[in-house]
Amino acid sequence: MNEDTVRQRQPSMADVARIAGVSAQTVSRALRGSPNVNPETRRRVLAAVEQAGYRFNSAARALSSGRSHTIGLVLLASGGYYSRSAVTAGVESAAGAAGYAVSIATISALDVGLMEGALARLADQGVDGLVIAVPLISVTKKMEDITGDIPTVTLDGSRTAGARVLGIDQMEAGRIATQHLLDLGHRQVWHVSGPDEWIEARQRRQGWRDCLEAAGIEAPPPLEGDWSPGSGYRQGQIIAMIPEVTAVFVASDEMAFGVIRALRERGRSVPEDVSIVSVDDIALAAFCAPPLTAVRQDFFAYGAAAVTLLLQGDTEGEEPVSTPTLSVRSSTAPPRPQ
Amino acid sequence: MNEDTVRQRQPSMADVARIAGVSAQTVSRALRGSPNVNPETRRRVLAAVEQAGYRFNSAARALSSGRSHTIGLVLLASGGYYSRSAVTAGVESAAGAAGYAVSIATISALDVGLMEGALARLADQGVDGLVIAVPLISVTKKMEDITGDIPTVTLDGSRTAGARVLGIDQMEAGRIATQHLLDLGHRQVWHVSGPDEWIEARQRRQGWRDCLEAAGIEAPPPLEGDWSPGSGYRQGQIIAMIPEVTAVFVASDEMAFGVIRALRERGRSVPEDVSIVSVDDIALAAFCAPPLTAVRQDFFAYGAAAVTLLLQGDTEGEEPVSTPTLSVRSSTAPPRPQ
DNA sequence: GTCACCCATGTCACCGATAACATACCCTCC
DNA sequence: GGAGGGTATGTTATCGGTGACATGGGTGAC
Repeated sequence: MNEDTVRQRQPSMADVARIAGVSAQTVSRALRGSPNVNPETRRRVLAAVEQAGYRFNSAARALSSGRSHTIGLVLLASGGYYSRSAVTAGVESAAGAAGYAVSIATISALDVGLMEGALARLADQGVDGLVIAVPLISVTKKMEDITGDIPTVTLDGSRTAGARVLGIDQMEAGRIATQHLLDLGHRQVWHVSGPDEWIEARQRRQGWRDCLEAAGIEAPPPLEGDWSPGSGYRQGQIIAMIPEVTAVFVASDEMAFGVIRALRERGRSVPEDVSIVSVDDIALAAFCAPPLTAVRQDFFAYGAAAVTLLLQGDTEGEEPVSTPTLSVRSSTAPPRPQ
Repeated sequence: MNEDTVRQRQPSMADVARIAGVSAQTVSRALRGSPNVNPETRRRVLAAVEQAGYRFNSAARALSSGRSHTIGLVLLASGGYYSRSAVTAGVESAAGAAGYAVSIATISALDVGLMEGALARLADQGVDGLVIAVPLISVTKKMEDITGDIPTVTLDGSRTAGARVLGIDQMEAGRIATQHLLDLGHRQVWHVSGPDEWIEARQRRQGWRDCLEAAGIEAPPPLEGDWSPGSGYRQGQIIAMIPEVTAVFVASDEMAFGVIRALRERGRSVPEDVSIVSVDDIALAAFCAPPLTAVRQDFFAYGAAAVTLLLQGDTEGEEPVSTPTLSVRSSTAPPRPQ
């Protein structure tokens, strides 16, 4: 076995250059689509790439150019499977289209230390940008050091130094849901919110409150869940004990099913006794009993828009990416005539 | 503004070395935990790192060492939100613990071209290992070229050249579910499977078939869905027309809710007329009506195990990571006395 | 005709960590 | 006391692209 056979090294641009009879720099320009390359030369280079079985070395590019062409995505491991998956897919899709890779860092809970660790891990990888898809409770200096250095887009309304915030209008979702119930004739709308640490939850709650206020109704005290069906169930048990409740806006589908279950166990039927609207519109919403009326948001589009915002960098007009829409099903109805 | 102020360059190991009064190589050794470093020297180095605000440059390490300390994860964008999220979290957690980053590539459908693209993208990033969490329908030469070069673990039973396969026992899940129905006294068990391209789906179906065969029962023709609740609904409409059906094993929770909905619309109640078992045990399973009896699998553990297998490399004893367990709820009951 | 400029391409240093090798020192054992 | 071996550290070349600058031929304007 001679050394030619042993040779494990992957072909480099220099090898391609030799085959094509040009310099390595020209290969680099040809591959990056520089305008100043003779079409004929480009053709020869591409043929040589094919022939050599050349594969691009992104570490070398990152080292010499200082840009890794990688975007870091921070996710929360628990809760909101649906939206998380959709955001991830949207980010990856838009990033891939722009020639960027996506590196993820998952945190298991909303903890400052975990968040710092996740950001540090991504920063160590030299990501060119950050998409933060979890709410930042409190922002520490360490976190700001990182988001100050690296362009950052936050996906749920919280802010750090230097971070842009993508305008997802969660308030609008709350407004639409609440207005639907008012339109049906309900005189009061209760609310089961997400955890207070989530900006998302706060915004939906604010939308609900604004909508009631606009109608001249004083909002009842909101009940707080943690996005899980179990927490919805527990809040539902409380709601079931309050006879005057005829309509509830629940901040997520999963919690809504918990609420419905608790109501039914206590003999309150949905939607005859109590109407329920929620937010998310997961695939199951239409198939569980009763089919859920829910506000749908395009999380894939949010993920993609975050990347676009990150890569453009200059667009200041942060218009809403997509507007929430209501899927009306069978969990809402006019209140019983009194 | 003099050049000292302007200086944007991040501190490098050489800077740290200067501060600590050692060579860059010693800094490298100290940071990587080489045993041959004087504890006092290490302390000085760490202090210097702190003082300089040094951040590791992984591109440089990747270039010089040839290893990127990154694992590529291939995911399917559609279907199975829950298991996908859990696998991702498991992979990221185990990888992070071992000092590896995770880079994702999502494909929007089970398409050979998309799969090749995803693998190529990850290969271009120079990942040290691949975790493939989607079933490989057919394996092309291009795909084998990549998985031949890069250590690969496949998470659902399909195989490529050089790829290890993590032993998730999907057949066992099918067996447990079916056996539960037989134990309740059902004489026949029907099956709504996942798409045939998914090894996962095939294995669950095989487990179902084996279990029936062991009981001396001839399996009825399986109905095929696509994991979505809607497809379960359509198959459920067919099942509802077959009076003799008393028990159905559905390959996923989401499809199961579709089946249940269809049955109820046709006047067949669950579990009185028809018992339903499924696989996944998502959080909602316990809160929809009826609470679903389902086989639970620890996808987080699978994801973590895939990484361990990838990084160890030598462990040949591929024992099952965790065994599926049955969560018995209210969608199953003994058949009506005839 | 010549100056200016554009275009296609080449040359070379450099990014920052690490592998490979070299060195200096200390210890132990025959 | 010299050979042998281990430990802590330094020196140098290298990984593979790319930025900055250089080069040389072609074109248009005055």
